[in-house]
Formats: sequence, structure tokens, C-alpha cells
Amino acid sequence: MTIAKQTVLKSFAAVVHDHGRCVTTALAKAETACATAGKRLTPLRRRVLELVWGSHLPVKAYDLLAILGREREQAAPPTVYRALDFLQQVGLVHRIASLNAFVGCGEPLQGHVSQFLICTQCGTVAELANLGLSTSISASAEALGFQATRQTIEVEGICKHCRKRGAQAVQ
Amino acid sequence: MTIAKQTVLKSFAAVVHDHGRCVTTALAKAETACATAGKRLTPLRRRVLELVWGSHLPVKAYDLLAILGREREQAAPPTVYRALDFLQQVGLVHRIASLNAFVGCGEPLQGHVSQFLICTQCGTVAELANLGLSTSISASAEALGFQATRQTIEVEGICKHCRKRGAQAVQ
DNA sequence: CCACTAAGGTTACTCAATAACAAATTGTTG
DNA sequence: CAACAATTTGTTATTGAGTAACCTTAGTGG
Ligand SMILES: [Zn+2]
Ligand SMILES: [Zn+2]
Ligand SMILES: [Zn+2]
Ligand SMILES: [Zn+2]
Repeated sequence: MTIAKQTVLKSFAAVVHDHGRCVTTALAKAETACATAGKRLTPLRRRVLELVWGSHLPVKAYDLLAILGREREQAAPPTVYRALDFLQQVGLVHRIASLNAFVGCGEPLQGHVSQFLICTQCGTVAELANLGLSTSISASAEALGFQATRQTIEVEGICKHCRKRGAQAVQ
Repeated sequence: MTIAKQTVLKSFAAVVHDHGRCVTTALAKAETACATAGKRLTPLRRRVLELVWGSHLPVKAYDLLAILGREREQAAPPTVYRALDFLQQVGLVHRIASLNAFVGCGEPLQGHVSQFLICTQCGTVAELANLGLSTSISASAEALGFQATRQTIEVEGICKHCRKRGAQAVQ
């Protein structure tokens, strides 16, 4: 079976990189995406998105809540869940079902299929947009008379950085 | 891309079928699986497995808890979660991450990859064991230097029965 | 019978998510 | 601008998911 051409939307970032750039880019794209969709990126929603992009690690809802609570004096679960729901609808963040956590989407401007690679060592999540893979899965379902409308594809394993590190010295 | 040969481990059952047979078979296989693995299928574990097999729908942990509570006078979350953990380890049930729910495994006797088709209309879950698909996903990951160890593949959509029903009369 | 291990009971807690209703903010329209 | 509608956020409270820690009970082997 051939490996389909795939786009890496959010790769395993080098351990050290200019992450400020990641955040800036993500927020700029978010503005555009919301404007295009006719949705409002309010300060709260923008801040939550910024926090999600705080790293390339998946973020838990209650961690966001704790940070917001320090910043705003008033923050309850609905505060963060509503923002996250909105961001998901616009396609700015994805929810990782197997982790109950959220990650920013690297390419929110067009709808796309997505698959996630989750490193169990460093926790980093990479997002793929392998259309061939997605199509293959849908085809497998269709062969059974099942019409697929949504896919949850989450793969756990060890990322290339951690493999390299592991080869040098098992800590 | 060709569709790999796939085994349907737990198909979309006809609306009416002899489900008692499903349960009996599942419990018999469970006895064998536990005996082989040198694990004990205690009355509690057996009962939880039986409840999971109550239908072809995914079952929530707290629903199991409620039923057990009626039957046993004493049942707390650990009661059901410990049983479910055990059943998962032996491979007798699978957890559906996108639903926070559990389904019985139709073919627990040998280890296998699995994918799940979830009908959003009737709620039924079918389990596939499409090795080609699984291999294809691992290969996509490997192409990025990622060594996959576990896959969560859950597809939502409409099953063949519901499609047929829908064509006759949109209720 | 005694020591050891596995299984289950019990209490209590943290985290995940949503319901329902009130207040405030924003957008629209005469 | 004033009045109204729609959206967003605040607030309170609850349900559901899952786990930690500790204790008791039940099997197992000598
Ligand atoms: Zn970055
Ligand atoms: Zn890693
Ligand atoms: Zn059945
Ligand atoms: Zn169906």
C-alpha cells in the first residue's frame, strides 16, 4: 500500500524555536478566519486561543480555567468551554478525544481532514492532513454501507526528536 | 488507493436478532480468554461484561454503576472502573474515546487492531479489524519519523440500516 | 494455620462538561 | 439617539468521568 502525499499542519517543532512567531501567526490567521466567517473574535476568545497556543502541547480545559481565573477575577467552567466551543466551530482549535485536551490548528483557513500524532514521551502533538488516509478510511466504511461524516484519528507513539534523544541516552 | 481486506468483528446487527446468542457467545469466549491468560473472571467482572453486552450500543460507566447499585446494595465508581479496566486489559471490551463509553469486543481471543464505526442515528457501534488500514496509518506516521504504538480510530456516520430507513421515510 | 496476593469496599477527591438563568454588551433600525 | 433584538458573558449549580488512598475480604501456597 502506498503512502499518500500528506501535509504536516503542525509539525514536531524543534525543542528550541521562535515560538512567539507561531503564536503571532496563529492569531493573525484567527482574525482572518473569523472575519471571513462573519464571527467575532472577542478578547476572551482571543485570549483563550492565545493560551492554547502557549506551547505545542495539548492544553486541558481546567488548566485554561485556572489561568483565566488568575487574570480576570471571574472565570467558571462555561467561560472556557464556551470559548473552546466557538474556537472549534471556526476550526481554530481541535479537541483530542483520547486526551480530553485541546490544540491550536495550524491551518484554520480552509476546512480539512486531520489526524493527530501524539508523542507519549514529550507530549507534543502534530497535526496531519493526509487526505489519502482519510479517503481510505471513508472507503473502508463505505464498503460496509456506512456513510462516514466525521473521523477521529489519534495515534500515540514516539516522535522523531524523542527517538533520537532516546538513542543517545536513556534517561 | 485500494481498500484492504477487512474483517468485521462486530457488525451492525439487524434491528431484530437473537441477541441472547450474542451475549452467550461473548461470555463463553470471555471464560476462555481469561482461562488462557490466567486471569480470573469473577462474578463482578462477569456481570459487568454481561451488562456491556446488554446491547450493541456503547455503554457509559455511570449507567453501569446505576444498574450495579440496584443489584448489589454497594457500588461506587471504583467498582465499575476496576472491572472495566480489567476487561480492557484482557481485551474483552474496548473504550470509545470520542464517546467516553464502552463496547464489548466480538473477537477477544487474539490481539488485534481495531477501528470503530459509530452510527449517529441509532447509536450502534461496529468494530472493524482492518489491518491494512492500521498499517497504512502507521506508515504515514513513520514517514515523519514517528513510531506509532497505539491508534484511536473512530468514525462517525450513518449505518446501512439507518440509510435504508432514511430513504423510506424521513422521520 | 499462616503468610501472601488479588480483588473488592469505602471515602473522598479532582477534572470534564453542561444546564439554566441573569446581566451586560453589541448590532440594528426607526 | 432610543428601543429592541441578538449575541456574549457572568453566575450558580449539578451531573458525569475518572482516580487516589486506605482498608477489608477472599483465594492460594506452604
Ligand atoms: Zn512553536
Ligand atoms: Zn516527543
Ligand atoms: Zn446482538
Ligand atoms: Zn444506525
